[in-house]
Amino acid sequence: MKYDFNKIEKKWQDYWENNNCYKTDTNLDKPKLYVLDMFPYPSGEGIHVGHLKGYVATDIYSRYKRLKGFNVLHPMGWDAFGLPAENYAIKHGIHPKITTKKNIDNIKRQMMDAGLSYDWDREINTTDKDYYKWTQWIFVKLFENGLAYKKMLPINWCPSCKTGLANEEVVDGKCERCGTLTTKKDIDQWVLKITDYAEQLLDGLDDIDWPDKIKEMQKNWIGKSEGFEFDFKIEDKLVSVFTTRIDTLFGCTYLVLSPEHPLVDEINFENKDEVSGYIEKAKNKSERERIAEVKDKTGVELKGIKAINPINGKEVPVFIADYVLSNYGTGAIMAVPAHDERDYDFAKKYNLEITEVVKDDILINSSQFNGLTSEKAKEEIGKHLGATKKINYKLRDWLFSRQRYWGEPIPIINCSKCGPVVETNLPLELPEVEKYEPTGTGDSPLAGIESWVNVTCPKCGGNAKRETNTMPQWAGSCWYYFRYLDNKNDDSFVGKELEEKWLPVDLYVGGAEHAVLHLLYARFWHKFLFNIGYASTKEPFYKLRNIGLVLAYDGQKMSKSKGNVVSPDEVIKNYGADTLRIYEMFMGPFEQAIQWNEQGLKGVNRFLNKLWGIEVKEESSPEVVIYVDKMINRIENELEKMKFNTPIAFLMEFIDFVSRHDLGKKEMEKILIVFSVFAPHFSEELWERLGNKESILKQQWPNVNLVEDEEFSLMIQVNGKLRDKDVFNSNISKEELIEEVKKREKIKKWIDDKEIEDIVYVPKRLINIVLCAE
RNA sequence: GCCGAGGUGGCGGAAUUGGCAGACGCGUAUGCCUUAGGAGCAUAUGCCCUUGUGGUGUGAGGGUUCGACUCCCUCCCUCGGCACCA
Repeated sequence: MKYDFNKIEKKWQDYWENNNCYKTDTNLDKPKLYVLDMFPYPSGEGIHVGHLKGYVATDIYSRYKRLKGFNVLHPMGWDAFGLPAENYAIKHGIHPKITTKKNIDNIKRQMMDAGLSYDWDREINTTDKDYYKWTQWIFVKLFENGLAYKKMLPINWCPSCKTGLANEEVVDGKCERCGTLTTKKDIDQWVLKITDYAEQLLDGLDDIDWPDKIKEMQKNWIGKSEGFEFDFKIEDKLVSVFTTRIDTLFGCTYLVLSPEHPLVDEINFENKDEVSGYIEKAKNKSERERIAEVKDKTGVELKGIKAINPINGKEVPVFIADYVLSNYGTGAIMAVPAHDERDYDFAKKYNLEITEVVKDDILINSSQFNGLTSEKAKEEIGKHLGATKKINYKLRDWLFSRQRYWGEPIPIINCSKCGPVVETNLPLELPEVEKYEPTGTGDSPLAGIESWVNVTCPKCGGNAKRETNTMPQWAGSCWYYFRYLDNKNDDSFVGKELEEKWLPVDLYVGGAEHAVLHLLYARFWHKFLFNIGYASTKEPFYKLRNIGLVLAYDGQKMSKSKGNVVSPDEVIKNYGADTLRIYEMFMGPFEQAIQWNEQGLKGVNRFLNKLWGIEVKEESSPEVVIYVDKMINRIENELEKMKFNTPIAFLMEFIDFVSRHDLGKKEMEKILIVFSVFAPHFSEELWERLGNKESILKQQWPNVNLVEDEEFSLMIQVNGKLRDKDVFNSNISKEELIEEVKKREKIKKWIDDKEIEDIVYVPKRLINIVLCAE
């Protein structure tokens, strides 16, 4: 007996849409719950079953919470600026706006086909001028607060995308998008001072419920280290070094400067040619080569000069080596080969002195500091030298300009007299352009539109030029969760009251790949908006959960190029949306990566058909009444923990149970309300067939009556091994029970004539008779 | 190397947080039904043996406990992230 999912699903999707069933009134006087998916980039391929897995999970959670009486905000939108649409435009000459629109329509249809309960009135699109007006507005605020500045600096450059990239976008020396090896290039760039927020970004992690993995990744990325900064003397010059291990200063046997260190030009040494040769070579090394050479360190000594160790006046040789980075700390280090692996490798290679100064955490060979613990010695030596306490971060400022077309124009006018001046007339619209092709020169295609570029300076009225770089992909997603609250507001990026009522996002679900990209950037912008009074919470996303990948049938990641992508369209066509939804949840814990398996899909479909064909009587048998309430209670506990696989297993067990008992209308209705969060179309239909006029969405999560069981099943162990079990009446006393158990043939046999040492009794669960050891 | 997550049948995974290991699903086997089955239904299904009131079993080894997949120690392996950040 199969159900006609095609017909049913269409029927109810139309019903929900026509009756505005998923509209959220943000002003209702009910507890609020903001459940958010990471919004997708509207790609031409549409979404695959992997994306849908996350959307289904939040959909189930939202539906469950609505039934529990929460006012749930569950919106969706489009992160639509980005390279694929632009590359498509370059190839085919079709404006990204057009392809983007087409892709959005398609994905939106896919989402509706899957029965996702989004409030589409709140839909946003980062490429709408009414949206990016506010992205630009926030940029202006950053600029006005000194957090956006322009600087000529060597940046990561992707020769294929012909644009600069942020540190976070370079993975393994390669462009995060296209995999091309990046190079360095000097370009005048807009940079956001995320480093000013390093400490706040670190602190905030303590207050949010995020996976440890993501928190740790952000911590490592920010990379805080506390230490001291102080000077070594070389001739009449001072060289500042940073160290976290000032306690090992007596073990410093040489000094290393980075190849870019300015001091190299200021001091005289013998082997000038050799040194400049080395520096030149180091400069030309690609990111790749540097990474590959980690094991084999190179360097060159500055012959004829020495540095003086300030703690003991000892003369040590000075090296230039590219294992010391110019953009971290002071670009110079004291090398302690005995206590630093990198220094050790280098010292071994160049045959340098290695002096041990800490043993078992106690200082040795360190003159008056001998005998101190490392911890204490740091303090004492620091004080003795008058060294400055210093905190360094690995985090770098965020490179914010891109030399591409399809992004938010940076609302700045460059005036030769006044410098950068803010464009006040927002939105600054992205103009039409003839050629989308990036120029490769560091200008974006916008630079070619003279009428747009040449303007008068709003300050002095002189000739000025617009900024032609655009913002990166990540800009629009840094604040979109505000906009859903108030997406039609023309006066403000969000209404104050709504913002205060609805933030933070209670549950945020998406992939882990955004750990140090979107999730870090968005926290930065949010904290900035908090600091200038536009946000009322310190963090944007209170609870974060990551979806595990849906791997293809072959165990590999789904990708278009491998041809192993499963589209929800074909699954829905063959099995229906409810089967797809349930299968995606039943696969396993949703935070885990699991392989797609068509057989599993069939199993779920079989289950739905069984439930469809179940016979509903007038009255349930008493054990069914108890069973149903117990099960609903268990399902509720699992949903609270965001476990979606086990509730489905419970429902499958239930089918087996009622095949031996009578299921009445009342219990079936309870089950359907619960089941509607997983399979909304299916449940609406059966709900209606039971004679209900009002949509199942309007119902409440069933109240359950949990009764004490009259009987319980007891495990009987002897010496911790299960030897027997039986069912007893709940009223039985411990003493009676023990007497009863001892009399049992099976147990007597094991006790034999041995002496009983102890009897462990766990009420209503187990009895363990412990015998004396022989 | 460092950080994080994990290791349970042929496979995906359960286990009320220290109390019946393997729920549920897939697969497989046998049977029923069928003109037919890549449909449906029923039963069985961790491994071992001498088939029992048996032994053994959650990556390996040790420990705590009446009792350990669960807690502690040592080690191995897999996946994800970072990687010369002093």
